Amino acid sequence: MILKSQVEWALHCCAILAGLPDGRYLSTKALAEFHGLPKEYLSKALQGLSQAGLVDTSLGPSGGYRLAKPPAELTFLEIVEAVEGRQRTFVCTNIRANNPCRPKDHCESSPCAVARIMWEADEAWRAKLRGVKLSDLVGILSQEVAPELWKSSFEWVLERAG
Amino acid sequence: MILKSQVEWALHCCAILAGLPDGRYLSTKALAEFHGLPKEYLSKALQGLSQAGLVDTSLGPSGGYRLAKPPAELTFLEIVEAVEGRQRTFVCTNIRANNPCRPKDHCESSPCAVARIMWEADEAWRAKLRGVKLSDLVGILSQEVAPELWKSSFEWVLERAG
DNA sequence: TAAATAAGGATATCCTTTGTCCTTGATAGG
DNA sequence: CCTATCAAGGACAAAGGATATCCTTATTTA
Repeated sequence: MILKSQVEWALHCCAILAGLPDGRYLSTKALAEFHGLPKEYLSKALQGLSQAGLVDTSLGPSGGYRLAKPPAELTFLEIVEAVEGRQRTFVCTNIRANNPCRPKDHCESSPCAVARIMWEADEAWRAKLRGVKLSDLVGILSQEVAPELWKSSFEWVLERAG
Repeated sequence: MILKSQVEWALHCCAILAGLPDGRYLSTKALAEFHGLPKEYLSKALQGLSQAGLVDTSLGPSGGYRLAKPPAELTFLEIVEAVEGRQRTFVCTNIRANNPCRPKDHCESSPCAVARIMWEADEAWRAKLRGVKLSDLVGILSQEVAPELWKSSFEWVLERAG
């Protein structure tokens, strides 16, 4: 059970978009080049963000993506779910229904207890991601990334932002 | 990102084994029949439990599986990890290293901030599963399952336990 | 008008999951 | 001792998802 690599890509791309000046866009091409990723496939991840309404897009030369809301209002969970989907990690196939002792007309009162417990763990995972904002990530990165690299990366992006 | 169906199978099988009288074993065949599962493939899941030391096995006629320790000392996490593995759900491919602005000799101080956050969510998921014992599940089931079904299932198992 | 862009459909490849089949070695019961 | 049964595990196949790549279309900016 491993998350798509697109999740990693989307998070890093959002971190870059968070540093973009108001009103400017960054293209798939630039984001792919910056992260060393296949442009066409990264595009699918960005389309996921777009469909979820997390980013705005602009067509034509100087077009691309920008965040649809401030980084402080964008959670990790939103980004992860936009790319990975919202399905639970545990799927209950209700195998208790195959119990040979069970009467044919037997009707279940509630979801399987096993599933309920596994879904609580899923929810703990989601709650953790819901509590982290994109701005939190930017704050950490601004502390950890070497100042020269931080500055040169910012300039690299600005040169390509339409 | 979906857990293997074997995880569901293993949890249900452990719940059955928890009700087995001391010193008795239940075979793959019986567990597969009880849950309506493919015997050969369920066997792989049970082998995972065995390799993890969660169950004891016995060969020959009247052989099979039994729990290696009391249900109160067996956590959901142990069972899930025995089948699913212990790999984190988020794999960091360190794409920050592809930043074209980065000096060739640049050395990272710590794991990527994105990965650290995602791994904290993983840990929240694990912590939740670590807090649930197999005995908790048995307690819930004993309350929820209709008494007649509970009883007939218990007898069904006893008839086949070696 | 031309170049660049997002969106998205079609297709190919690889890997994991799911499932089946078979062999091997051990063991209980007759 | 013999035989049926069992766990363990290797080999293999089918199905589905992840990971790309390529192409077309509509839009927009320069």
